[in-house]
Amino acid sequence: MANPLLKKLAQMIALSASERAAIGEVPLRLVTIRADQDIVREGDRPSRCAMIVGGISCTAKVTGSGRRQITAFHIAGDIPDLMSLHLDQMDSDIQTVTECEVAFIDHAAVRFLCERHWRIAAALWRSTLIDAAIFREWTVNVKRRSPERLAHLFCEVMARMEAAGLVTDRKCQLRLTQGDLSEATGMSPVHVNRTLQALRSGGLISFGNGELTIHDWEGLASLGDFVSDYLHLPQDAILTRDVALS
Amino acid sequence: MANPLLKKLAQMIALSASERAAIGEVPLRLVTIRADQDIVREGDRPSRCAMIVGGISCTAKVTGSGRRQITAFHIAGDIPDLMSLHLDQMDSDIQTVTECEVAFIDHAAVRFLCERHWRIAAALWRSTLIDAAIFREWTVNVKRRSPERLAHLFCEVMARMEAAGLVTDRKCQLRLTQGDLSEATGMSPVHVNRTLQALRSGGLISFGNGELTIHDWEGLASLGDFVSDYLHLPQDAILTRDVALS
DNA sequence: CGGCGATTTGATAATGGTCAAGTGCCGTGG
DNA sequence: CCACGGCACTTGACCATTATCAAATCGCCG
Repeated sequence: MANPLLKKLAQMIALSASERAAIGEVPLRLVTIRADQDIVREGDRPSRCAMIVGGISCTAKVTGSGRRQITAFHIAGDIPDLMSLHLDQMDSDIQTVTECEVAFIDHAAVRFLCERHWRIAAALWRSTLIDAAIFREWTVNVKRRSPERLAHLFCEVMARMEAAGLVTDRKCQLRLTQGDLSEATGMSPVHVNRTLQALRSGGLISFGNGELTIHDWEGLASLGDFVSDYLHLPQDAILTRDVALS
Repeated sequence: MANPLLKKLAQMIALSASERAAIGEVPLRLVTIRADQDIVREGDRPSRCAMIVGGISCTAKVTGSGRRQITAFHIAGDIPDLMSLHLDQMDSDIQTVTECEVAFIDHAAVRFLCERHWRIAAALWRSTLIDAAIFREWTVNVKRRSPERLAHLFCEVMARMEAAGLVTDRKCQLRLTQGDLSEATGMSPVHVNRTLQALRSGGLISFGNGELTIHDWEGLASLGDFVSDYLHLPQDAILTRDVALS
């Protein structure tokens, strides 16, 4: 199962032999992209999608006043620009945050797959709906007080990382700067720093050196008012997380 | 063309005769729902979708502290709970804001249609992607200063209303209370009031008695940093708006 | 007329932004 | 080996935006 597309779809639905075969024939182009590069830019009309295989990328917009606003983070298995399959033009930038390994897949191949296999289309559609659910949650989250906001963000990232199998001992690689966090939460960098210190001294988390550790999942989740329903994770992933984290 | 589903899909793609016929056979149930009622609740597992035919509804979440946060408004033609087709469980409430006319469509019928007609599936998928784009924009918008936020919201609503043919003379029905606006923007009701006064006295808008009028589209859009790209409106709708509004 | 919800206004307080300066940690180059 | 430069992080002081509390007004419907 070296094929990342096969891996992702197999996680989402039980694949038949013919579906596996069809997915196996989709040509992928694997590329490594270094940190802080654009994968796709606002206004682009791409003819392919990018699946993140490793590293962290983000969706961002630049406001009229020039400030960058991150609206989502993406980890392994995500296809951050799947929307380009149906929308004429990108309305956001997709950028690497850390160095990323990316698999490019032509739109034509995805369309071919979807037209012939309704269940695959439904699975991909579903994944875009989950993205939308996460955007909704961010809209809610952004209006919270600052410690709550950061706590919620950390819970979300950890839960998704865990579902992707990237967490051991409540710890995961998360090479984000405080500047990145400030662009994602809408807080000033200075205030991110102070809020992080509060979370740390409360014994909730460790964050630094490219790693996030959650010491008190219950406490962090209740502070951030985090309920994982909106991530629509498979039931078994949630169970695993509860065992692993609490 | 009394069939609202046919009308919506015809606006999105050029329909073939067989597609028209298939859509025409989808059973719809038209219902009138009075203001401030739930259409679907968080946690529900609906077996049907709701298309708004008239009135205004919203997507909302209730935070742990009990505050309601509106994440989207819906107007005629929107299917706010289309996500329920693929997600196990609703992660938000869908509620009427004004009295609404709603067409209920069984999931089974939509699936039947999508499985047989890839272009219809793609059109509906596309509409969920536009919803996601709007959520992204709200995430960005929510972090702006208050006059900017309200200006942006008004621009968005007006642009979508215009595309739906609900605007005459830069004016549309918008029976929202200041409380609704505060729940949508995350501002306090008091501050919404003061910000509205600023917009009014700046000659940008009139708002009250269930009507919104934009007197200075250019000014409002530039104040709110509004660029309509993210709405992915059909090109002709944009042209119409520019003529009508500027 | 009474009452209720929506809107308006005023005064006060706090969250969080901004400015400014300083610290610590590398990797580079002399 | 050490000095330098850059970048992320940290800290302190001040101030603007906006929330909160409280009360008054308005309009509408029964």
